[in-house]
Amino acid sequence: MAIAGKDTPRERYRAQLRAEIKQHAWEQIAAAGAPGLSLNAIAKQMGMSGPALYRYFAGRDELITELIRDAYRSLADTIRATADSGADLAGLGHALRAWALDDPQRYFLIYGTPVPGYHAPDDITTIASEIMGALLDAAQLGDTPADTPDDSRLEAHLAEHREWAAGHPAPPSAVRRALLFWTRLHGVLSLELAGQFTGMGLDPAELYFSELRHLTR
Amino acid sequence: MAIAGKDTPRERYRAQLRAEIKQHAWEQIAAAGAPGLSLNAIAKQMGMSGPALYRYFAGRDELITELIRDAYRSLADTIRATADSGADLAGLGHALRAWALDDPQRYFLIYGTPVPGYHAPDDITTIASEIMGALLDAAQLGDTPADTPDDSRLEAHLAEHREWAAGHPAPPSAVRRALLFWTRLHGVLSLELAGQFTGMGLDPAELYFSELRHLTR
DNA sequence: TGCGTTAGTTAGAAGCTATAACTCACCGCA
DNA sequence: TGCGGTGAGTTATAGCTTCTAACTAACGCA
Repeated sequence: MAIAGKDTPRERYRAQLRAEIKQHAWEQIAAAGAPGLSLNAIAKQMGMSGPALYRYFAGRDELITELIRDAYRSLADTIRATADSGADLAGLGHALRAWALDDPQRYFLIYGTPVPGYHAPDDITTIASEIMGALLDAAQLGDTPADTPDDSRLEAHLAEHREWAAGHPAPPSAVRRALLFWTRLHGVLSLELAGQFTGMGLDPAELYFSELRHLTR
Repeated sequence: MAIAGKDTPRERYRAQLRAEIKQHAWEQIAAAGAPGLSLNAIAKQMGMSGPALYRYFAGRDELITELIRDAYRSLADTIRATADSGADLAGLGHALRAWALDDPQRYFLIYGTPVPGYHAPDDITTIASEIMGALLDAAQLGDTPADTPDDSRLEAHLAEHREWAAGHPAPPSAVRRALLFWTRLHGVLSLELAGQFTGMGLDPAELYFSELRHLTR
């Protein structure tokens, strides 16, 4: 019977083919972005014809959702592994940038333009808060940031609304630092990946590391 | 003959219909994002059938390019008008946020996930540098930012690579302030518009205005 | 009034997602 | 060893998309 078993040869074949489909999907997304993903083209690449893929994914949306989940998972693992290896916030910043540059479209799948109708499943927000947790851990360890002056209004707001931190014991100043880490690095990084700095002649890495220095000094 | 004339009734009708097409296109984009834009659906909405639109736009890409151009134009006009009314950097920050919230998909059309193959025409980068110019003007006027400590490495880099500023006489510190204004506010704003803060319970406006206070204090 | 330009039409090719119906091979089990 | 069920992959089809080609009709200018 093997109700939840995954050891039957069919299950293993199925899992392997699903992975192969996702592999081709990633290549298409890297080449032409998420809207350029075509189930038909993937099937043709794999030597099988069209509707066969619907045995493995309910449709284009489910495939993309799965890819988003994998992207979150990959980022969370990267951040967590970097943190576990003893890195501080600066190290996390470097890891984040390397991860993003490794596959810009994967970054945009997470933090890019959202599709208006789409709602992320619950487990994705779980992974997202796992990332936030790792950031909070690291933001708590460093010494207090010297360059960011007090902002009593923001810190009061953060002290009130911290249910999202899921009981994380970080003080408001660390919460603030983690949020700034997120928003400021995303600001530089997303503009760089979108190519908004090309033609301006300046090096996006300089901007990014300058922000990172401010956050971790 | 009226080689470049625009006063013939046909020309006026043509311009009006082009505007009407773009109007419907904006509604579709606001509802379902750029990938949800369909020439066919627009034609159906306007009571005419499919290929008629190709009299007015060479194709979907040209229509989207035109919309991007209009979005840049709209943002540049908003920024410039706000600056001309005597606003400082803080005022520009408020104007930017209001403009973005007015139509998030229009913001994403400019600063969102890029389509890998797409290359913006020259006049668009001209408008983009016009926006940057207005920012530089405002960044130059305020007093020196107290909260951003010196970053000699970044300022040296900015002093070297300033050909993009098109001969703008702003000193490196103002250039740096304008860049921070852009990247930091975009960081918060794009995450807010993408809905990344929903479910966290905190108010994105507090984050945005906190960053703005740091930039303009 | 007549002629040329242009708007809008239908038809059709090529691509896409997705469903339905069918065939065939494999796997477990008696 | 053979039989039956499960599931993989096929073709056909509907309906959507962009976009081209060919045709008609109307409009405006001389």
